[in-house]
Amino acid sequence: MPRVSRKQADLNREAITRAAARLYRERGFDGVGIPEITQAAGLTHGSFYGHFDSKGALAAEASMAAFQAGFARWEQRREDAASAAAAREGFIVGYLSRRNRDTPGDACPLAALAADVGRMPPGAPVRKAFTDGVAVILDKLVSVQAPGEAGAVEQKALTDLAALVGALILARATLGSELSEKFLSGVSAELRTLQPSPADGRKKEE
Amino acid sequence: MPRVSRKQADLNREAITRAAARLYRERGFDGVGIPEITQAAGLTHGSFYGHFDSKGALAAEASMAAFQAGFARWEQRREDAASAAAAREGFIVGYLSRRNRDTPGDACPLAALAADVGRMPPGAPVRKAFTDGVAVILDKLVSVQAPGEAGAVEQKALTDLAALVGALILARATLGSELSEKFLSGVSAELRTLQPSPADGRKKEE
DNA sequence: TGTACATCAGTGAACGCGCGTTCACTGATGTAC
DNA sequence: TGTACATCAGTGAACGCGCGTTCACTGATGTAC
Repeated sequence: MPRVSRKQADLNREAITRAAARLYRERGFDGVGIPEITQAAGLTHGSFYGHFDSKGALAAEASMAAFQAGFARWEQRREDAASAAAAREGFIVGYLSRRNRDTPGDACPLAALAADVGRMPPGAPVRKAFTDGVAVILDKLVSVQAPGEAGAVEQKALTDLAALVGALILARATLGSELSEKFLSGVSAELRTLQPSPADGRKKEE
Repeated sequence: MPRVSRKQADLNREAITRAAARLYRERGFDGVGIPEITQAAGLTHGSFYGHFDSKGALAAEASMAAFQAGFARWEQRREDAASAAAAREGFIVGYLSRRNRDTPGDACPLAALAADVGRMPPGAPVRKAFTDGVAVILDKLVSVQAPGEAGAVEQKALTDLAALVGALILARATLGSELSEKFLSGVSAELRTLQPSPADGRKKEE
């Protein structure tokens, strides 16, 4: 049953990207091969090079897709939040949740893959995707910090991101130990304590 | 030239462990094979299974060796520091240095390999090595926090560790962009600002 | 609208490669006398 | 201390496997008339 409509071919390409975005986050760039990715997309491995130049090109596209999905969820959360501080708090709580820890395939590409990216050669396409993604996330985090001098605000956003990513990675590495829960709840509480939102204050007073 | 003295055999085993500790941190557990590790130790791949049960067993031992080297450096730094706050500050500065970012083979196993460990099956031997290592590092970080209620102090130590590991990982992933330097200097400055050491105060007054 | 044919998305066999692991072999080491 | 021999650390060929990638082929799609 070869040759499929142009529309279906586009859907197939998207299915490969989506399957890769999930499987790479679950197993790492070296932990899953093209046969398995194309199979997860309902195709055979031979169709792969009709859609992508190489495994590296797919890694870059899949990473971008993962970032985009995260941005969309951020925007949704931001719209629903009553204030910047509440948005920051909601993001922290959602990020350091058991759900995020236990379903890496649907969670943050930074926690799942940044360490892999750090080992790639300087020119690897996936590096640009990650650097761009980090820049966008930092912008968003800057926009929800308490007001202050620009440098100080950026510093807090950098620290928020580092602590969130580090905590999720460490919670996954220590899964099965009580430490795992501590990284989620402890870092979540500490980050929120550093910049309490009005909602938080209200809750405490009740 | 087979059969080597018992003493030399022990040295060879140690050389394999040390080469693995460096190469795994540089390339990840999946990024380097037994042929390359044994060759880096001056042996051939065939000698490997005389020393270790499997690649997984080596990963666990190499990880423990990497942690031990880090603990020794910590103790040295702790002894040289005038106070707990100064020790914390020194650790943060050293951890978020360009040297640490650019020589992962000689740096923290958490920044290099915790994401890999997080993907391993629940019973993998390397998981225990990492959980134990994290527990020891947390103890050390707790011991240099400003005094306070036990839960609050642990929370700060967890956040210190998460932010340090996350920042180093993100600095490596964004290498080549200005963001990389920002993760090092921004997170380093922010963590030190949150708990200034007396030495810091003095510097500012000068 | 209907027909003829060129296009090309997907298939599956095949390639070279390096992996983790096994094993028969070698010969210096370490031990028993 | 010297000799004879069993032990065993290291060697290198070999295995089965899955990887990334290529390619001749198939037949439905899309187009030209």
